[in-house]
Amino acid sequence: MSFEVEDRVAGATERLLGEGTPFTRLGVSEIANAAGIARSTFYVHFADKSDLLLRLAARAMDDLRDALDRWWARRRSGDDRALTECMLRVIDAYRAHATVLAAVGEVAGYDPAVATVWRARVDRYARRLRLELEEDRRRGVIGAGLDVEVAPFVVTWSIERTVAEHVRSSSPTEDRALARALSHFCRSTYA
Amino acid sequence: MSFEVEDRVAGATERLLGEGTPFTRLGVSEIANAAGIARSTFYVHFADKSDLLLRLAARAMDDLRDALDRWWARRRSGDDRALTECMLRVIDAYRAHATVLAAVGEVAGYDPAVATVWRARVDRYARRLRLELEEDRRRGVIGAGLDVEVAPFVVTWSIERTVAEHVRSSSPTEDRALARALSHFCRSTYA
DNA sequence: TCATCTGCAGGACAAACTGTCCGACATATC
DNA sequence: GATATGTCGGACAGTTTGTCCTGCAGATGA
Repeated sequence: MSFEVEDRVAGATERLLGEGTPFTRLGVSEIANAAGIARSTFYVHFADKSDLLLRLAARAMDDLRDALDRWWARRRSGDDRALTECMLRVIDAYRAHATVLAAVGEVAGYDPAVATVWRARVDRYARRLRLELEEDRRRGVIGAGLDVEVAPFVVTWSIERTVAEHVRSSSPTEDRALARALSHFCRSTYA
Repeated sequence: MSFEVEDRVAGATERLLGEGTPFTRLGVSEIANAAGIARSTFYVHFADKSDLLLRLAARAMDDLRDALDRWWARRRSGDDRALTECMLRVIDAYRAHATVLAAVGEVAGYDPAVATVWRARVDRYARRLRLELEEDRRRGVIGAGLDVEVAPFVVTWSIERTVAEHVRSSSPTEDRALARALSHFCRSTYA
């Protein structure tokens, strides 16, 4: 039950993902080989390739949650610059775990276990945002045209996909432009 | 070279997808069996499972493009009701081809060929929208805070993912609420 | 009527991968 | 020195993929 092996497997997997191979096309042999262990040993520590992915994903999703929390905390402050800055942190968090998060989105497409965990996560983000919006509405700082039920769903999935696709295809140089655009869109929620 | 076989395969595949099996977990045997042909015959008509998917996707993506075109055409009219109505048509188009479009998004995660075609499509939608926005800017009907380069990217991927996730998880009863929310978000682009 | 051609059925095949299992071995621990 | 732990290396059955080949049936043409 040495943690060392699990860490080596995690590291090797992230490295392989970083080289551009999609998680789906990664064989257990390949992973075990890169980690310097026997294939049979992999199954001692992980039930499955999905099991491995979910353990990799835990940290990444927590980091993402923290970044989003900071963004929401600033949301009401009204300071556009601070908001953009926090959105940049979200993009940074995504970029730091880009390969793993991409793999989660990838596997969630066909693996029920991963799909359940991933959707539950995003749903939790959305529910959090909804609570904030409901309080905003009580305070009267929200326009009447906004659907407090549907908006969190739209905002959450929009941010997720937009940032994911951006990180995959664009360089960090352009992160700020995306952060501004996203802040602008979310800001206009209050119009 | 009978078209009949290809149509039967297409129909069978869509039926199987409709039953909830992800495209990835669908075997060629299963498809051929459902279509009433021999497995070897499948390979006479399709190079690959991805080949089959791309042919299925062609129609779906064209329908989606048409619906989006109608939406953009109304975009400037300023009539909120008409805009929402056109967004509903987009959701309808997505719903009509929900299984195939979900499969495309799914397979694009790990299959380079499908990924290329899919991203090229979405990119084409985004470029179209960008041309419209640039004209709007020339006309001066757009706020200065909007980034005409990044906004189309954000809007296109946001609509794609939001509608996809909504169609997968919600009943048509709630389509109108989503259409209103999306219209609201895009409308605020002009603020 | 007979010969030919086309397209599909059906199955064999090698290659790859998955998850399980087992014996061998080295290293600690008592 | 005996025992327990964890890894190795390989065997194994089961599945899927893509290719190939034989045989058959129906259509086409002489």
